[in-house]
Amino acid sequence: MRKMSDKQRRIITFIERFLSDNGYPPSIRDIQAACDISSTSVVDYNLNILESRGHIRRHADVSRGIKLLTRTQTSDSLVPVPVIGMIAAGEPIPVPTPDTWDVAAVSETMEVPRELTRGREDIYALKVKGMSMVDALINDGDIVLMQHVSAVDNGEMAAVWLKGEKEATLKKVYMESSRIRLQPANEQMKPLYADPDDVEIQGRVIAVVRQVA
Amino acid sequence: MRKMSDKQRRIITFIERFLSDNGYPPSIRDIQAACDISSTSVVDYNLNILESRGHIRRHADVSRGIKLLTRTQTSDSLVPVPVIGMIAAGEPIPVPTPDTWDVAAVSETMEVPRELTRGREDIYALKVKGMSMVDALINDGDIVLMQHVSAVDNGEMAAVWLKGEKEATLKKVYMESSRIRLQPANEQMKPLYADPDDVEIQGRVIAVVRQVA
DNA sequence: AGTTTTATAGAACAGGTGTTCGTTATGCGT
DNA sequence: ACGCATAACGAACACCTGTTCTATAAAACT
Repeated sequence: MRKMSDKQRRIITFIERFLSDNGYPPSIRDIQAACDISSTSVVDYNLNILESRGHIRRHADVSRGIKLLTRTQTSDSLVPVPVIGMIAAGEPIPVPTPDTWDVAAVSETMEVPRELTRGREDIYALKVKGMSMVDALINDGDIVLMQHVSAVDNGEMAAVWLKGEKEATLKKVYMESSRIRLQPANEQMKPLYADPDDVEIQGRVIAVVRQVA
Repeated sequence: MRKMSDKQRRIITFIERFLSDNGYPPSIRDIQAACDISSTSVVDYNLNILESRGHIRRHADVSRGIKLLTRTQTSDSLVPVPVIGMIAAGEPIPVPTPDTWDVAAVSETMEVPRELTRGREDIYALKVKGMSMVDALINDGDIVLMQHVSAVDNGEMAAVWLKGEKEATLKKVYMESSRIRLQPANEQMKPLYADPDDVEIQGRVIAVVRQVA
């Protein structure tokens, strides 16, 4: 998508506003008047350019036959996610059960764009309590989107339960020869090494959402 | 809104499908053909009824001048936000212009739940490049939702431009007697003090979104 | 300077499209 | 049967609207 001329930008903007105001697209003469263009042929000229660039689609011989393509896909791209609990230092991570999967049965849910979950189904959310995860660049009050898995690939961020320490953290997990390296998301910090028997993968971190103001 | 006749229901259904397929409403003769109606005047007759019942609004003397009113508001729960650039250490934060506000004119946009923006209109997004903001608990690749303001309340997280250092950072801003305290989001870190003449508020941080996997 | 490309102008044409009007059924209560 | 509102019909009209054509100007390129 190459750069549009100023006039073409005005045209697109006007079409969008007109469409949202009136529910149907503008005629060429509507565009001419609103964008202060001298001739209908100039509008036609620029509309053809906009079509060749993929911004709109025109239907020949159809009044107001302009379809906006830049418009982001509609469809219900909001998916509800159950917020099944808190995640805090010294407490195990709440593990989802068949009950908590049911969005209707959970006290709290949030809605996230489908783009974030990438269509995955087994997603739940946890609210972070406390500052114990600053080394994962996760703050108090952040919301962590999790996927319930029992194993992760090397380098993936996971919620791990350290049996010995009775502590849950979010770290990047690397399987090494005889130990597991737990690397904070903040690469400047030192990794932690643990015995494979001591760690339990509780889920994979999908996303972090922090609402500041 | 009283009950529609079978024919009127077919008409509404067709208008909806046609609109979603083509991006513009059907003509009366389109409706006539699709709904198997014998005369254009019959379509006109039923459209008038549908308008008086509040299902549509018609614009006189306008081709395809039909606006669907029953239509659920255009996915109001998801709002498009323009991604107007990067934010990186040593570079000024891209300041939105009237052009970049226009969602259609920007190369990249993202959609976020209205809940995140809380209905505010002047929101834009920046992609974080580099690790220079780890002390704000913001990682490389994170997306920061910003609101374009020139002043913030005490304690709010803001994008500030340090004129002397020629550097942009995200910090909590506290006005003190004769200086400005810039506090990292990570409360364990030491604050930075600056002269009021040296700092320029470029925007307020609304939210941070990090997609990990 | 000459040539091509891009952009603009204005007007006229042809077909799309909403509207109107007289007419005819159809249903419903009296 | 009758009156009346509802619904359907078909054609003609008027104008809305996309398209096309020629001419002109500015910019880019050789």
